[in-house]
Amino acid sequence: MSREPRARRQPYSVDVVALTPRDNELAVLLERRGDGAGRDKSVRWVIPWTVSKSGEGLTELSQRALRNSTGAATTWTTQVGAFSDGPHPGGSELSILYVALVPMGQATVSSENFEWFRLSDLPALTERQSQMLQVSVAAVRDRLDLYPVAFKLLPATFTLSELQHIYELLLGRRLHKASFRRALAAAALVEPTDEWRSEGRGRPAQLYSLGTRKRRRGKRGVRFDLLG
Amino acid sequence: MSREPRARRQPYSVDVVALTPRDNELAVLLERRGDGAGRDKSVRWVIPWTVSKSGEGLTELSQRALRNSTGAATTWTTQVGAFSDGPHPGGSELSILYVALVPMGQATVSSENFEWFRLSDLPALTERQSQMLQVSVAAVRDRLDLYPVAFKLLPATFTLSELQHIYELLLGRRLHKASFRRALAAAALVEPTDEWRSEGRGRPAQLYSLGTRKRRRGKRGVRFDLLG
DNA sequence: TCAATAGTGTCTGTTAGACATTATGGA
DNA sequence: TCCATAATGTCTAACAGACACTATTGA
Repeated sequence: MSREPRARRQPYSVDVVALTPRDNELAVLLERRGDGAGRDKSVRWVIPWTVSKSGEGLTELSQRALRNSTGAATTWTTQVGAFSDGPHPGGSELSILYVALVPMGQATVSSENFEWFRLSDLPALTERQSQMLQVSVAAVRDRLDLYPVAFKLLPATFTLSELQHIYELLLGRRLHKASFRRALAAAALVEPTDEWRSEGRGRPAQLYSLGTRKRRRGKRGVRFDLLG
Repeated sequence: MSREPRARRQPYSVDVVALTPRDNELAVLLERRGDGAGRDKSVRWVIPWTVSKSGEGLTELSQRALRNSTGAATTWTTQVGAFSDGPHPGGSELSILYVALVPMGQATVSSENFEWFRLSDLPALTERQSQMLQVSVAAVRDRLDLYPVAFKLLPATFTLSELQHIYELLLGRRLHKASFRRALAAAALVEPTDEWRSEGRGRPAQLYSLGTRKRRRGKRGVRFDLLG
């Protein structure tokens, strides 16, 4: 990399879409654009990113981007893909995109340059950034049944109603309470703790944690839940 | 595939894992390593790749890599991700990985430098290449219920038994014939043609094609088919 | 007490898997 | 004819969704 001339154009950047539950939907962490350098003055918010400095790996880069934007502790991240369409605020050709899931209630910001936006209330974004955000959310959604991503949006212990709300939020539809719990029990996914939480009126809810038991993929029939 | 001089470190390459069904399992297209320039002389096969020339997009790059390796017509490709661990045969820091699915019976090679290998009978690969291959296969497998990837491994018309074999190959387990067909019918995924095919003994099978009807995602309950 | 939420038991229609049966060709 | 494969009907156990009900707290 250092053999290349000091180009105006970075070869690639690592961009991080951080998501957290907020007001019954997802919220994304955006960075205020410092100057008016961009051609499109109306775009004032961008997806946080970093560029490689000295042989850092992609994972380290994504972690650094996260540390710079949320002050929060390490959160779960996974790579989404590489994007090249449209301009990037940092001038990079390629955006290597990571999505990070921040547990409910831990969505902080490191400075005033960062802010969380609900997906239904987004500021204007460039084409590439908008596409990256959309693909990030889809990636999380589509892995919902395969990977325990819903749990990454919750603290270590949670109530089953909270867990169901996360699933409903990600799936975009209501779920049946009894069925949801039966499926959870069948998969031995969660383990009860001996704590309860009382919130406002109503019976207190028992707190659960993600189970530690080895689960194996059920030998269930094939479903053709194709999109489109 | 005209390569940059080896001394120059490419910022990134586009690598393509082409997969096709072969002998009841998947096979991958590899390129013979031309010279003995690598440190590890035992590695003689690599995943085909290209490097950017003049502002080509990622998709175009992957298509070019494919055209260079299989002489075949355009096949279905999708991006898998970006990899940076370990050395790359072309010296690139980053590998942007695409997976291409080549229909059964169309797995040709463009020259003697390329060869198809069954996954159970692979030659030695570098760490990054081995990882990329593994992730590619997993990506196809994991999207099986969401995207019609199985059909990309078949010609335009096929028998239901062939389709089931592809699913079994990808899932790594046997499926129930009647259930498989019921699920297909329920999803209105395939449409019968008026052709039949007789192969060896036994009753001839009707040929089907992928249906054109709009399918929407069923409002089915949540499954927790978590891995590991 | 009422209101609100947690958690569970029961019923029913649907579906996955097992099994059996028919259909249709080749050896 | 026997054999192999396609295609389909029937039965049953499991499960998803609906509904009702109990449980437990705060107002």
